[in-house]
Amino acid sequence: MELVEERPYRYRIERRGPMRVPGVVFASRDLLADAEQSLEQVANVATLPGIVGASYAMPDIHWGYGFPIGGVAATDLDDGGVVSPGGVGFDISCGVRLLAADADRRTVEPALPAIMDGLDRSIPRGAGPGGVWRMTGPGQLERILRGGSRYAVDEGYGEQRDLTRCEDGGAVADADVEQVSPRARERGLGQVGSLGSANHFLEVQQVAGVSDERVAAAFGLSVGQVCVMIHCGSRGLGHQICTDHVRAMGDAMSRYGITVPDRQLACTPVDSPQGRDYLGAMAAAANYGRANRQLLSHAARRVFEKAAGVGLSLVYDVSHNLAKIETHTVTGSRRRLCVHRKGATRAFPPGHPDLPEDLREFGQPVLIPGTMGTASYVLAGVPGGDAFFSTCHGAGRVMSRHRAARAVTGRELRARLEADGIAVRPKSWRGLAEEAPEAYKDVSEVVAASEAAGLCRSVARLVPLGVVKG
DNA sequence: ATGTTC
Repeated sequence: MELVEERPYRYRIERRGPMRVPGVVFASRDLLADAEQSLEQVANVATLPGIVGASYAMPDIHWGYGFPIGGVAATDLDDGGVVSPGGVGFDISCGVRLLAADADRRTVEPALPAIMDGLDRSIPRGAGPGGVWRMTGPGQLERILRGGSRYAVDEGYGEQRDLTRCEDGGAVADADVEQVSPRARERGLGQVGSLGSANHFLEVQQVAGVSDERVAAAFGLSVGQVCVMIHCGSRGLGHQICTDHVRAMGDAMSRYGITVPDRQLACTPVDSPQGRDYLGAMAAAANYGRANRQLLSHAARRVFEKAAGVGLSLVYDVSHNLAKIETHTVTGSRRRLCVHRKGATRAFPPGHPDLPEDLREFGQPVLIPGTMGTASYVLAGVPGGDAFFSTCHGAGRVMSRHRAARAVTGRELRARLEADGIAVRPKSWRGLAEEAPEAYKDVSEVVAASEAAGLCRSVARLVPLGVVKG
């Protein structure tokens, strides 16, 4: 795949064959070392009906289902633009939430073992069922699917302020519960308030460094401060919704005269029954994901309160796997677009009307979960942000799960992390080994490339004190 | 990511 360097950290894949737009990849040559297959996916996405601007990829691009992970594609609703479940991925509304403690590391440190043991007991995780919330009636799941974090807060699992600091105020309005199949509901029923497995985690962190004092202060972050980061998604429910709707769209696509170079790019117009059905189901999964993170926050708050008398306030909650209907200026005119972000984080610029009032002048907080045992980052949206105001979402794997598990045992890894002063509470040794830091790219390189490409600005760097994993 | 292959 030939890349034309337009400027440092910005490469173009020229239009050819059925591509409707070029590809644009924000990265360094180093980060693209093994990206051949995923660059092919960037080119494939450029063929989608109604795509505007370019098929974009973030510095943490890697191979995904149909779309690359780290892909951003926007389609024009008024020009036959399509929606594709592959542009969101299986873990619909996977995202990150950051809570800031009203205490610094020195204050919290004596209570840290008790906090970690408390989290170990109260954070459900790993594959399969289990969640902090036991459903009390048949209508409760539907209320979660419609109300997201808002419903969890209304039921007493949080505070009103949590909602103003959550993307979309805690709930997407247009969830269509009817489009969530019985099987998806069944899978989701017993998993509300659970981390899941693989790269999902809950970490106790401390702010190790601040690169923008003014913005960090506005976000409520200062050096030494203790934080809790939660990275999880919509579990089996989102996975089942993706499966169901990829199938439905694959069957219907030919009726709209759409052909795609990869069947995993199944799509139909946003303004079609299948497109509307998917977006309605996807919104329900988005709300499930937010409620999931809200309930885990509540569980973490109880542990911190009991073990250390420390409170946690929400900095922000943002998803990196979602398609959203947004209005953007494209070649001078305002257009309604369906913006797919798959392993890419929305990063609204300072002054954007959808940001919480008290953060508006600083840009949207962007939360980047790092690899276990390494750093995580807080970034902010910048003016003129390319790729429809999007940036990276994390590190990205370089080693298969199998290879990682052969390279190190879970017990060895825990010993190594604990020697570095990081407490580890795994549910499975195998799962821990698969998440070894050496199996991932260096997240700091990804963040540096994103900033250098003009997609965001760096605000703070966080390092783990304790890791809770599936 | 995922009751890790309907």
